[in-house]
Amino acid sequence: METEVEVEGNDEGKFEEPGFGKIYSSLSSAKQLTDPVVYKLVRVEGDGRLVPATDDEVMEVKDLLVDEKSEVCTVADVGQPIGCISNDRSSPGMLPQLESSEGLSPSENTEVDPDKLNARLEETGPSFAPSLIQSHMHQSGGVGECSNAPVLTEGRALTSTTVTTSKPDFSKLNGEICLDNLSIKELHETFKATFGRETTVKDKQWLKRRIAMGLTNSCDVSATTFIIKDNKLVNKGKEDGSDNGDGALANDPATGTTMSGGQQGLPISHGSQLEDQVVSDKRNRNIGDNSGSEDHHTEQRAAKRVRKPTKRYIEELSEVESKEASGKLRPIVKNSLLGQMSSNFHTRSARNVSLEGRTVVTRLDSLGGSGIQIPCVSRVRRSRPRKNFMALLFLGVADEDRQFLSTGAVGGHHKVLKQVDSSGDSDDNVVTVPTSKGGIRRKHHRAWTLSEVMKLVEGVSRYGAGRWSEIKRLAFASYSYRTSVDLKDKWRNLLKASFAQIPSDKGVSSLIYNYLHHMQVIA
DNA sequence: GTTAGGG
DNA sequence: CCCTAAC
Repeated sequence: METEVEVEGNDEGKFEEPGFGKIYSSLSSAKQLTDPVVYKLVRVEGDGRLVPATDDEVMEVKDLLVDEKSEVCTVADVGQPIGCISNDRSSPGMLPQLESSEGLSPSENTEVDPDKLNARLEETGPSFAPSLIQSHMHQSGGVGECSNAPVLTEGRALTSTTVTTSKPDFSKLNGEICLDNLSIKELHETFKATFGRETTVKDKQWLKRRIAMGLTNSCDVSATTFIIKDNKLVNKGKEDGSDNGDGALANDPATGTTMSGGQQGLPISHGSQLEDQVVSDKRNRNIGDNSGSEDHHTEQRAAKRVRKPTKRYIEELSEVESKEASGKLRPIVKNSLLGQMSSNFHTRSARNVSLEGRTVVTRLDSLGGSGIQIPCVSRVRRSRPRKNFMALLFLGVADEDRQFLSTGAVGGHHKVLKQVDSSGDSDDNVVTVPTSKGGIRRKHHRAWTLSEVMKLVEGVSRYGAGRWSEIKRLAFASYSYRTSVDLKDKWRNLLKASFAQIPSDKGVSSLIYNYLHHMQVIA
């Protein structure tokens, strides 16, 4: 079976704008999760010609597709491979207006719906600052650096093309590995051992991150020291102080009760909770032999038992990502924290509490690393979680992910990745009931979700309180059921709640207060 | 059409 | 959320 994610021109075979071509996919035939997805990527020259992207470019874009909730769009910079990255962690306040360089809405232009790509990298730090995108791309995928990277040339499975080493060789990984101390060459070897293929990327940071992700099979790149024993990751150190900054979490993941002040830029993963599960999966795949390894799995699982992400968690995460991904990029804001805050929220735990006599499921999310935890009401889950991070990282999307994808186009090409699941937040079937006065009123209240609140707060911080229609239009475009009045009302309630019980360290109000204060939307 | 504020 | 006055 072959699944292709192709990058091609439009019907005329040309793009109007130079840059990376659109990403199309024909995810029509992948039957199994293991089916590889082949990406074909072209770069669009200034004259509209399509030039095959170098392997590293391709890989970079692929990574962006999978890792980042990114969008690759055409940009008017001749011959320059640039990813237009809509990264909700760094975009607000960090990315300038890249969004509408071609009059094509990125969401239309690039139908890779990254929202449902649960697994993603925590790409924090400067590498995705706008001015650095280019260098980042060049650095890691510069033209002329291409080699035999085993990716996508002829639309064949990448495992069967020019790969020189098709299987990871974990035997080369043994003992303690401190990525920080490795040279580029050693990193390359480690990379090869981890992923079974070579790379020419010379970006140490990139390599370290990639390897870290590969080893943990998560997007957790916080660790750079790993201990490999018998082809298994038995331990990973957390010694990388430079990345973590001062961000030592005072938060006990098991209780999720503590708050910490500053973990901005902390490249934590959402996937850490998945780690246990996916590591096993990865071993299965990478060792290439499923037999006889079950025992190790269970051992390992017992050694480090991590709670699997709740359905609630997954749903919320994907929702936030989807909404924020569709949001506009914000111009520079006063504090760079904003962007990171709104984007970096991590679930610490979930627990049930009784609030105002009503039981709600609170996810004690650390909002944007502010450590502020906000409760939110449980809802039904609307999408299935993505199971395996690494499968996506290098194999692309397959199987169950296809439920999020539609192959809407005719012919074999120009099919676009699209979110099929239109239920959930985008369902506008608001039940209304006629009122006595002849008017109508909505029948059901719709609980505000964490992500909605965050979006509202961010909208206020961006456009200012009172500009509700603006916020509605720009930040809540996809929330058809939220009117500007709703936003206003919610904001009023938030303020009321936040001041109801000023910083007393107890109660939800202080949490809201702290959050709003942190977002600099209240004094 | 929006916004602010009371219900 | 609704309603309405006041932009």
